[in-house]
Amino acid sequence: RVRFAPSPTGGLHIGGVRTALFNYLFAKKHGGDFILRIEDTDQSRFIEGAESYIEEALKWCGIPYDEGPNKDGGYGPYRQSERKESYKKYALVLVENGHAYYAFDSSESLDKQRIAHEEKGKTFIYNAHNRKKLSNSISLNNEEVANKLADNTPYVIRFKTPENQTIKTSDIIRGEVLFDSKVLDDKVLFKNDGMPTYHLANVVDDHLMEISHVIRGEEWLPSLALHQQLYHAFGWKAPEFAHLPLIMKPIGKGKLSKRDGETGGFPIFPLTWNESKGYKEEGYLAEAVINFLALLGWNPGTEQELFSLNELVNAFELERVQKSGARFDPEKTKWFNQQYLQTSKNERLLSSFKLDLISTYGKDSLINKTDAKLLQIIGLIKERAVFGKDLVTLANYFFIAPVHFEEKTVQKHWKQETLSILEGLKELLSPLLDFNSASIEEEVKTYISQRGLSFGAIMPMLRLALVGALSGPQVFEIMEVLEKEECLKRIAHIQKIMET
RNA sequence: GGUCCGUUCGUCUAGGGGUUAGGACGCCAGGUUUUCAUCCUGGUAACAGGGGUUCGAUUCCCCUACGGACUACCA
Repeated sequence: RVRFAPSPTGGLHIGGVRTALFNYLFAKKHGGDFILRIEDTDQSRFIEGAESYIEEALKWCGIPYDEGPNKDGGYGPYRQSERKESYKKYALVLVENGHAYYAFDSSESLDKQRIAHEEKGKTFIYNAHNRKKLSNSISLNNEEVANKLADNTPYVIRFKTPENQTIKTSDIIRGEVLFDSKVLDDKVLFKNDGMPTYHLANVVDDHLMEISHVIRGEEWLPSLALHQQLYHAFGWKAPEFAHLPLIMKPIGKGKLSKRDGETGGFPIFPLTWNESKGYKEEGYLAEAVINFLALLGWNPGTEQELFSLNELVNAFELERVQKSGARFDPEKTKWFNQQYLQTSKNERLLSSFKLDLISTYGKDSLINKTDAKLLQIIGLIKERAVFGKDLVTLANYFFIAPVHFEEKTVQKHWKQETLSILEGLKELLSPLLDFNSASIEEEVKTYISQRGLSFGAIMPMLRLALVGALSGPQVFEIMEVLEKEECLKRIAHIQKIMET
């Protein structure tokens, strides 16, 4: 049993998706369950819509959860705000068994302490060394504590970190990690607003939900010592831990942040979040995003690069997860998308192609364009596309006849005799009844050999007349799609332009 | 500052005491294609530095440098 436990403080970005993915892969590989838990213990940071965003993002990515909000598996509720009542009970258990204590210091007074220490070049930590000088149930006598509690003096509950102890932890990816309890502080477990902190809620819930493996970002590694001790203090068996390397900025220093998408011009969210365009909306295929993400910080040890989700499940091993951070590479994401676009069925691209056509060229652009014809167009241009949305641009000449022709191209290829060659071509094609690429090609070839021409004398200008540029798929294929009447019209048009 | 984690081509990475240090993206060149793109072939480019251990170190150990995370009544 593994869990993905985001807090709904904003859109789930690509780093979070990867954490979810690795949890999912690990669970499925071992026939386990993947649980979504919403960690909303900080009411002040709650963002409307963030939770449903997370659910929709996971859905789009194709990594469904087995248990979560609105999907009870017998361990609910799955929102920490709805489990609020139980946390205090557990905090008090620790107070009673001597592993935690009440602390009455205001955050303002502690801030002052921190600043004062900093000015002297020291670091203030709330630990065994300092706690006797502060206001808490260790420094005060029982009566004073009872009075403060009776007066409703605001308090927090802090973990009583053991003195002078080496805490041995272990991580599946990194092996044994040692911490000296001297440098640890007495973390707040229970806040004065009646909510637990991450540390308490996390440990309690992971235990109650019978989580077997905690797979999370490397930013949690420094907290591992605390968490380990918390399990110990409760007398619970701790799950196994794996801390994933962070995803770093494509350029510059530090970990990937939401800002980098804007400055780097690539999506950072799976789905659009506020102003920030998502992978989905930018035309990426979910399979491509997942494939790319899987290979960021993990590798199968083989030379395979393209993986379906099922193949990832089979190949995945936490032991093969990288230790160091991985720089995010938008270019490689594009390459993956291109790979997946090529293998995806034209039918699957049809509906968005149609919508794009309407918004780009207007409703009328679909007149006379049957689905069969649109699929034919997709088939012709797809191999040039990286994104589904590229199709509209690549297909422009199927919908709009070229009007202008680039001066340079014309100068290079337009010869004196071109005009008459095109005229002959028109005469040749107009009686043609079965206007398909094969028959057109046959006719044109015959025409060329009869008049003793070279391909170069005719093809570039024919292409230019039809496409408006020297690019695109096979000329004869284009002609078939355009149909006879339109082809003749376009040839006539370029003739007219060149005459003047 | 302190604590912890890390360091193989520009990037993602394989490898591991003796290798021509492999692959992918990118970039460059050639070929195929009447054009473009695709595709194919080839090229480019890396073991952070210094000490050990060893017959031999990129691989093991130590130090340094650099990078990263954490250091909240946020997660």
